[in-house]
Amino acid sequence: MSEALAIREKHDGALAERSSVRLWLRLLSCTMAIEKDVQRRFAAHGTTLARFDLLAALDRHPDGMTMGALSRALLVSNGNVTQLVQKLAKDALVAIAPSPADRRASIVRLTQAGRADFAALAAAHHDWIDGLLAGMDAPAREQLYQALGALKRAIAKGQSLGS
Amino acid sequence: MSEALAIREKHDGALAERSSVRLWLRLLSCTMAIEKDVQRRFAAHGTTLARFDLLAALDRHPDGMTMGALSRALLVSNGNVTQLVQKLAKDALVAIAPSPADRRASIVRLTQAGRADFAALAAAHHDWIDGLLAGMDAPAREQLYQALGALKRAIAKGQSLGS
DNA sequence: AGAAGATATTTTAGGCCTAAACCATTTGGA
DNA sequence: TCCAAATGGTTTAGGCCTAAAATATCTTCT
Repeated sequence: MSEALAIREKHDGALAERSSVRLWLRLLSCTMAIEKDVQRRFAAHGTTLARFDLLAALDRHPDGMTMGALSRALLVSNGNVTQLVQKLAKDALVAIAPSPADRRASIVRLTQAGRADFAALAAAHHDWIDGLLAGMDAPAREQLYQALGALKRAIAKGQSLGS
Repeated sequence: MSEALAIREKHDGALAERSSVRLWLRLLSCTMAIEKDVQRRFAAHGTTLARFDLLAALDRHPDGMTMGALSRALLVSNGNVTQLVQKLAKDALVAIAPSPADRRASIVRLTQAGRADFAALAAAHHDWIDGLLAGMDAPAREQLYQALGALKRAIAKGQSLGS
């Protein structure tokens, strides 16, 4: 409860006049709504989105990844990867091996259990997202996808300029 | 560095086949990119997005808000509001008064300093968002806004069904 | 009035995340 | 060769956030 059913936009009132701010607030509220829902479902399975993301990255790299590669792939800090990997290793979902080439680096791989775990979660995750977006028909989804593509390009342009 | 310039989508490879998942990942990556940028800028001003959101809510309610009202307005947990408000109170940006009507409740208001602080931050925030979205022209922004409206409705429908 | 339930809030334990300081190893010159 | 800079990781301190338990105070029903 108290988890509002309707997706409300923060700052809905006063300051949302400028179109870019209004757009940003709507983007944020939609994303948060979906993300919280997904988080809740992962929690019900005893895991989290961050752990899932890490397993997903490893699943795509059967030869393993270094900590740094994980950090770059997941767009999170190095220290964060250290934390997550250590906990996943404790749960025996990933294995950490020293890199033969570089004694500073270690290579993280999925274990058998990790691979199985991920496969099950990935299937469920698909279904959750499909369910959440079921209210949009395919053309509407495609249109949003394209519009986000434009945003993505705009952001890249804006960021390269810095500020 | 290492903060990728191009906005990459997590899971870009394997599992992003289904259109709804692909859409979700793009939505998430765009939102995160903007949010991290905004967070960084707030940090440079010695504050955070969460604090700003709280001040913004209070700015729109000159008579003050209870903790519970803040929690609902910001879509965050009650305990989180407690934390934020206590820190903002320590910084003298908000004041906490007992509710005359209900001795359980307290009423949080902006102080003069809080109001001034917020006004300055809000102006800066506007400009940051405007800058970030400058790469999109007005029609493109409007189109994305509308497409997100469809998503918003779809989510609301989906959530009311539960799962 | 008195007890049972509903509300408003805080506390606790824990997960995610970051920046900055720090250590170890590798690399690229002078 | 040898050292300075770069690179790979971990640690530390701290901020955000949540769910669940605990408190205190209404409210409501009998």
